[in-house]
Amino acid sequence: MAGKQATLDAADAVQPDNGGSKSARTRQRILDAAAKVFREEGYAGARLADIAAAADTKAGSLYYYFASREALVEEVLDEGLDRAFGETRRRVDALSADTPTIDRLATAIRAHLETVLKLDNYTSASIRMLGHVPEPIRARHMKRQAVYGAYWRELLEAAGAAGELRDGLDLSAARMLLLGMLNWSPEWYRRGRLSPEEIADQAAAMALGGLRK
Amino acid sequence: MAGKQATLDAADAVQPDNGGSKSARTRQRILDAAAKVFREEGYAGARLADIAAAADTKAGSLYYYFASREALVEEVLDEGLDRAFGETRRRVDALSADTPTIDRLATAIRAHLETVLKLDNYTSASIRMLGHVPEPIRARHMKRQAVYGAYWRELLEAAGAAGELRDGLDLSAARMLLLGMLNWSPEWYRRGRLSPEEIADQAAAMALGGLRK
DNA sequence: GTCTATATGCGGATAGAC
DNA sequence: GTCTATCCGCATATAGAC
Repeated sequence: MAGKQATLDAADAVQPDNGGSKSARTRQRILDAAAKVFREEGYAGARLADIAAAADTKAGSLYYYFASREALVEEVLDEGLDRAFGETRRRVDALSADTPTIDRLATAIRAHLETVLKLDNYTSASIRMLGHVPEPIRARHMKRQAVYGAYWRELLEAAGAAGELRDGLDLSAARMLLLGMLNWSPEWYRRGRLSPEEIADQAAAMALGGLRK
Repeated sequence: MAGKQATLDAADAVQPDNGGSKSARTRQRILDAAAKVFREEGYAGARLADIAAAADTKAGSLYYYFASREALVEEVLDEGLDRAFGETRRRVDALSADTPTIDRLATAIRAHLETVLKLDNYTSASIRMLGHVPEPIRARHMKRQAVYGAYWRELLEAAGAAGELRDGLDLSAARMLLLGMLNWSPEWYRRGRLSPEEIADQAAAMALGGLRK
């Protein structure tokens, strides 16, 4: 269990089993393994044999569930985006309607970053892989991701319209710099001194301090 | 010249010719091409044939100058770090001795980010590749990079000691979040509306606003 | 020094047994 | 459904001509 090619442990299988059938569960197990290995090894470093081993099966067997390695990549990318977007929107929507726009922004920052830092394999893998994936896959995914980008743009514009942001701020640049601060975190964060929530607090304080009037 | 495999144009050959001998210049041309292709294609996506084409030679010829693909990778990583560190320190050192620590920090932020955004192929390639490179190469490079990390730590600690930073700021987290904001920029920046200097201004203003008391 | 031709190994994908 | 065996293409690396 401390082996180099450890299979998925409880912490990696966070999501529901996605339909009760055995087949659906196996498929899900493979997808979870792919997300884990892609997060750890990156797009090109992850071999099908690694993914199969992490899912406790063999490389040839993957093809019963997925048409190709690229199909696996695309599903992981999509799921990673959906999880980050889903969690962020869920927590923002849970705020009461009269929450100041700046506090909505703070909640979004915490939600996005905590999703990444809690080692959600799909989200981390998605962030790490996107820039290294073949162009057709990247182009397709960027289209989906644009919706999430627009969501952040709206958060910032709302705060701007409410007069809560600094003068001279370029909202497009600020948005990319802010998301960069969050998205780079898989490259350096390791479990340790600070919890995901504590890092998220630091990030929210830093970002808001930099953005607000 | 507008071909898919365009060779290096003037903008890519920024550095000195590094010794007058023809051999040294050829070697440099290959290294420049490698930096360019690694930046564009990422660690795994860059093939020796691509690098050779960009250097206007053939894959087999590279081995006259470099022992292996990995040797090429390591030189690009090292040079990228040296350029970012060199340029940042140079510009900070050029400040007068009585410059407030917070302004030294602002200068460092601008210098690092402008180096990346001006499409310095070595620095961008280094940033993009590091997380995707085989572990031995990565470990070796991280050791070298630790010196640059310490430099940033000192900048932040000096500002903290001078009482210029917010209370409750965790300097380690702040440093990684700040560098993430800068290092993610190769993933999204394209020449266009805002110049590197304008983006750097936005980043410096954002970061300082988030850090200072 | 630079080229072409080729050896080699690896990893994705497929076929077919069970 | 899952396995083993194998095909195949690709990219690094080497050999040797020029």
